[in-house]
Amino acid sequence: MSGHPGADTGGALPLYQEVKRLLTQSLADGEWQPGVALPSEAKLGERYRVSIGTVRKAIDELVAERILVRHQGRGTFVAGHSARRTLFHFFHIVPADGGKEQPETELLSFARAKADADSVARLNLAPGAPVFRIRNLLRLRGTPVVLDEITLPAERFPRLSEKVFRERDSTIYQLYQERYGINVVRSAERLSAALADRSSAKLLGIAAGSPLLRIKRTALTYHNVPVELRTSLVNTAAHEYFSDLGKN
Amino acid sequence: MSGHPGADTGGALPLYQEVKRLLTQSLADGEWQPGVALPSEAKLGERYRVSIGTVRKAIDELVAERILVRHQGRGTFVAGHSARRTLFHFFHIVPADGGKEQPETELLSFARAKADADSVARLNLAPGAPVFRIRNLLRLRGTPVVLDEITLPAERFPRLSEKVFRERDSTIYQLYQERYGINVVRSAERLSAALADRSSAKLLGIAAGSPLLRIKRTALTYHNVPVELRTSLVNTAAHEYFSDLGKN
DNA sequence: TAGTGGTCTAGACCACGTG
DNA sequence: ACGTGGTCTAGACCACTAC
Repeated sequence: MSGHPGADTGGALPLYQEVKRLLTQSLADGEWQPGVALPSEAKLGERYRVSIGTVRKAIDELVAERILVRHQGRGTFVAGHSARRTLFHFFHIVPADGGKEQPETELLSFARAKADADSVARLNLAPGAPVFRIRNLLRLRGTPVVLDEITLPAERFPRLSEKVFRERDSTIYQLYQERYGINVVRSAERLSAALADRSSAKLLGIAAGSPLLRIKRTALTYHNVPVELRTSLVNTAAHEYFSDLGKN
Repeated sequence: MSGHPGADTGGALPLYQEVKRLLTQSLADGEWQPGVALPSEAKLGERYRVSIGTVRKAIDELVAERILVRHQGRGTFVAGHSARRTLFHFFHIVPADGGKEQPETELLSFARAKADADSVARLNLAPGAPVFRIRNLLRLRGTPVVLDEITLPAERFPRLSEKVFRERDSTIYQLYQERYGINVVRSAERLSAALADRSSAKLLGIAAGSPLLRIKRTALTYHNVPVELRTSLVNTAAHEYFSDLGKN
């Protein structure tokens, strides 16, 4: 044997996949917090007893999934939730003509409730598990455009209160991250069309019966664990949902 | 100098990016047709005078963009438009409960027209350029669900006729590919909500004023050149738009 | 058996960021 | 000057496919 290229294939999984798994596990365990640098590639190679090339291939995939960010000359960092990141990767509503803008959020209501059947299924909860139900109104350039209803499993958000939620000085995902150590890394969305009921119409400043875009989002953390449900109603009279993502 | 690692950096662009560009150009020029194998990585390395590793890195990106497909032991192939590929990568409507199904297409109308302002802008056409305007009704399990209006630049589809379009025995993107050598490699979509007008409602078998999901798609070929516009109206009473894509 | 892509290693040099 | 990631090369062996 010359190095040990191709050694130990009995494990079935490619080495770099195993390294990726170990890295993801350390991330999920909070060993490296968002915003801080991981050990250098050389160090990681020593730690896992693999060559730098193998570490790089593992990191390549985590970078492609936007879980890590590389900065030449500085290091490799855990992706954190800046306002910018939320805007670019999780907020898909844009003016029909112009470019992206930061929305302003107004808290409408905050309540405890029991999970309904849909929440139970999508959040892997026990029937009747306690959840938080939060409603927000989002404005773009002062105009109300989006009505959000957020469902959170109470178990994962201990001592969350309306006061905490209202007085946060950051985005919602930053709150999850900083206060609960929950890092939302991707989301899955399903869209449909609906008609505005009276109360939604009033909040959005439109006529009841107007067409609305309904977005059902599941937000996921490491290992694709769901941590938040969100149903958005969007007035698309002057805005659109942008299914960007480079790749089809 | 030992090999020529890092040689010739005057060109500013990384070597593998240059190789990627050359590969994409050959694809756009039709040197390799969809479905056929490219030369082996070793051959490509000789052709471009780079190491196999550099070729692999270029191909890696084209594979990530779903432009090429690798098959271990067989070779690297140009992605072609099977019915399956269209279904998985370009058709995003799924039953609210179940999994993906192949839609059946019914041609409603086929006409020549002059490009409107929107088409001119999105297809980079000259004002008043001739286009084809095609309308289709798509059914899922026999139920009409989607109403499509397709706009094609006539220049790129010479001698296209209703007969050709109607008598194709494949998907629409396969027709573009086989008859016109146009390979749609990705699409960009913008979604909004609308109300069904009388004629749409009739075709979809719903009441006028029902909410519909409107999808405006631009289909692109190599080098991000737009080749087709498509506006879809979707009855989302029992179906949803799935914004999949793995990565957020 | 031969050829292809897939994995893994090792090491050189470049470009960038910080002190 | 030093450490980091970025690029590029070279070569070994594995896994799969076709003949």
